[in-house]
Amino acid sequence: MMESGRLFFDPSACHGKLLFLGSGDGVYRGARPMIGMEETSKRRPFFSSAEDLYDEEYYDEQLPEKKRRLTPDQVHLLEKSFEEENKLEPERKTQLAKKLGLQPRQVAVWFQNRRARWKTKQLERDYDLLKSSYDSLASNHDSVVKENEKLKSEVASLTEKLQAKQVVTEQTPGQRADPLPVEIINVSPLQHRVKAEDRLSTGSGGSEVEDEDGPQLVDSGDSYFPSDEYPGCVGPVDGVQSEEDDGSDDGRSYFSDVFAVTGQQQQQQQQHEEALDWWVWPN
DNA sequence: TTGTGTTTTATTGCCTCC
DNA sequence: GGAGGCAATAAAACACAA
Repeated sequence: MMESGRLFFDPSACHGKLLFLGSGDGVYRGARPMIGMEETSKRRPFFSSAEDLYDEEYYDEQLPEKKRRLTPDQVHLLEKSFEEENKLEPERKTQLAKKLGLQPRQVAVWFQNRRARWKTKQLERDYDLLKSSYDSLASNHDSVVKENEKLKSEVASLTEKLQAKQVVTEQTPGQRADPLPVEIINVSPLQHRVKAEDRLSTGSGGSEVEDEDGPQLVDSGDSYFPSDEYPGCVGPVDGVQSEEDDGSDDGRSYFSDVFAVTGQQQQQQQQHEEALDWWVWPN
C-alpha cells in the first residue's frame, strides 16, 4: 500500500495541468477530471468508513485524479489543529500531512479554505452584533425623543399657568408685575424649566444658563430630573457635559454617561471586543 | 429522478514579507 | 526572488425539494 496515496489520489500529480482536459483556450478551467459520466456510479459516499478508505480495491477502481472529500476523522483532526493555531508552520504541516496520509499541499489548502470559512462566519457574527447594537441605540433614541416631547408639553403647560398668574398679580396693587421675558419662550425645554424654577423658587430673576445652543447645565448640586418624577432618566443631569468640556474623550458614546448600559449591552460589547481580538490573528 | 442550491476541495493570480 | 497568504473562482460532491 502506498504511504501517501492510500487514501486518495496522489495530489502531486494534480498540481500540474497534465491530468486535466484543456479547455482549448489555454486557460485553466478548474479541476476537471479525465473521467466520463459513467464514473459517477462508482462515487464514494461522503461518510465512508475508515475501512472503506483503506480498502485498496476500492481505490483501484478509481481514477486517481478524482476530487475526494476528506474523511470525518481527517476533518476532525484538522479542525482540532486549526483550533490550536489557525496558521500552519511548515513543520506542523508536514507532521499533519504524515499523520493524515495527505500531501502537505492538501493540508495547506484545507487550512486556507478553513480560514476563509472562519472569516465569513466572523463577518456574519460582527454584522449581527453591530445590528443589535444599532437596534438598541435606535430604541434609546426613540425613548429620548418621547421624553423630550413630554417635557415640552409640560413646559408649555407651566408657562401658561405662569402667565395666568402674572395677569392676576398685575391686577393686584403692590405686587411686581414684570412681564415674562421673551427669552423664556424661546429657550430649550430644559433651560426653560431651569429658568422658570429659578424665578419661582429663588426670586433672583437671574440665571446662569446663558448659552442656548448646548445642554450646558450648570451644576447646582441638584438633579433636574428627580428620580421619582423621571424614573426613565438615569443619573443626575450635572453629569452631562458638553463635548468641549469632556477632557476624557475615550471614543465612547456621548450618551454612555447619561444612559445606564444594560447588562445585555455590556455583554454584547464584551463579545464584540473579543470577536475583534480574534479577528487580529497572531502571526 | 432531476434540477437546484450549498459545501468542499483545489487552482490561479496577485500581494506582502523576508 | 521565493514562500506563503488571500480573494476569486471552478468544479466535484453532496443535500434536498418537487
